[in-house]
Amino acid sequence: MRSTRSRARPGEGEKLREEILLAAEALLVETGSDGALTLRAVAARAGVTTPSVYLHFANRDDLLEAVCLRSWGELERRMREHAEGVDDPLRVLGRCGRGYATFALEHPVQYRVLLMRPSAHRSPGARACFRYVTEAAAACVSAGIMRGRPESLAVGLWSALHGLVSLLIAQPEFDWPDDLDTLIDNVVRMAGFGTVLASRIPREATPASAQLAEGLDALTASWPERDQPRR
Amino acid sequence: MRSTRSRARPGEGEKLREEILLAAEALLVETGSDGALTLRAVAARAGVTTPSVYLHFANRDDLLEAVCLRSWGELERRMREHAEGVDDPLRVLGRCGRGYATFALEHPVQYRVLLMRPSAHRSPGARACFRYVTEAAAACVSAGIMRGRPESLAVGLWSALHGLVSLLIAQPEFDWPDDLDTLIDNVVRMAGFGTVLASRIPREATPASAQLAEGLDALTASWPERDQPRR
DNA sequence: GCGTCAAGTTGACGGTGTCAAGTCGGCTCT
DNA sequence: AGAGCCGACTTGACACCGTCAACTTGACGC
Repeated sequence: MRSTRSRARPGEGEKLREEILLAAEALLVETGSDGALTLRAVAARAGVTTPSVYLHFANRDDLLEAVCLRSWGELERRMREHAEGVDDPLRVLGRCGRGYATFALEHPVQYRVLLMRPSAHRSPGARACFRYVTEAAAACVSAGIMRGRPESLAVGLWSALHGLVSLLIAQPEFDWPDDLDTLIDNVVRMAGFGTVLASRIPREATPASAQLAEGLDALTASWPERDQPRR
Repeated sequence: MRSTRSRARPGEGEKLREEILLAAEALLVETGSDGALTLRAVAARAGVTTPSVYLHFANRDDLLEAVCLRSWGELERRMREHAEGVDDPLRVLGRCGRGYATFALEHPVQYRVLLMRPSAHRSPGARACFRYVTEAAAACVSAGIMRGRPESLAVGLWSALHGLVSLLIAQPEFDWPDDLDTLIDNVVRMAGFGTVLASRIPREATPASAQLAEGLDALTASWPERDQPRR
């Protein structure tokens, strides 16, 4: 197999690693499936023979993980961007949620791989993302809007968003509403408001529906007049 | 390959289908991974040669799906059981959520396969489950506790639960709290209360955190006295 | 110019899903 | 009772996969 690529010079072996990662990512995005990421296809695309991949990656799994791990950093950046300049801590969470969802839908393959590996929690990028959300939840607690351990609150928020985008990615043919942005918005609102409310209703007091509705009627009746941020 | 199994009599070919399904399910449960479900392993376990599987299943995917599809019915039964005898429509949803979560955690492999196939929404069992949740949401709307399309509300609730159990299944090594039941409970409460609250706060009125906190303080202060169902 | 050693290749192995063709054996019909 | 049919299953093969041990190549330092 006379390859197109010219052999790297001693000391520059790392170049191939980068080329393989690029080839693998392109393959992943083009096919939209991690099953198509065969070592042979990746190697061919990088202009190299199959076993050469083993010079830089322990096995196929290692390669797949390396490709996707890069996305964590971008996810965190996306969330920070979305929340930039927002003061209200609850709104910060809302913006993070929307950023999270749009990022996941733009990189469905990477997202799936990332969150399905049992090792995800060990990745520094993942920890950073989770810490960011936890801090945003902590800000809500500090502001008196939520109660409880920020980590627990963050897990709940993360769950809701992860569930939504997982379903959107895995079940594209489901009868989703036309307006995905509104759907995402609804779930973000549900998760945010739900965390606020659930963390404030004592566990022992589970108000019955009628009572809850009655109280919320009184509570929400006055809001449209008092707060119209015209979002 | 002289097999242990004796050849079925004409007209009884369907027997093998059942034996293959049983063997496949056992293999799935024992190994805890759908990757271990190779045609050769399944066939050997059923006491038959590999290509015989093709007499009853189009391919490996088809077999895997057939094995897991059976779980939908059990999931629906589980939710109905949990909600049995409960009147308050919001509590019905809460019970459903807990049933859903425990079922998923008890059948992690099947759950993963079921919800990750793009064809899930076409399965009658899946549609029945979704309809059941939608009806429970519709009951909340009828009772005046929630507002909006029941389907949209159901999607939100489903998302939250699916996200939680997906993370629990896929990231077993994450630093989860010791008490999983409480975690599930928190997410169920978040989803339930969140759907109620978000569906009642008009989209144009997004109360700032301080205002929301103030209103909820007033609202929830009186609850512990008025409702103590000692759950 | 030449040996060295990293960088990359060759060729092979066992395992996988899948298929075309063959074989077996109980049932029916004469 | 024997012939023959046809459904149930097996045989044998193919292409592809991840992976590894052994081999070759070629740029650099001396």
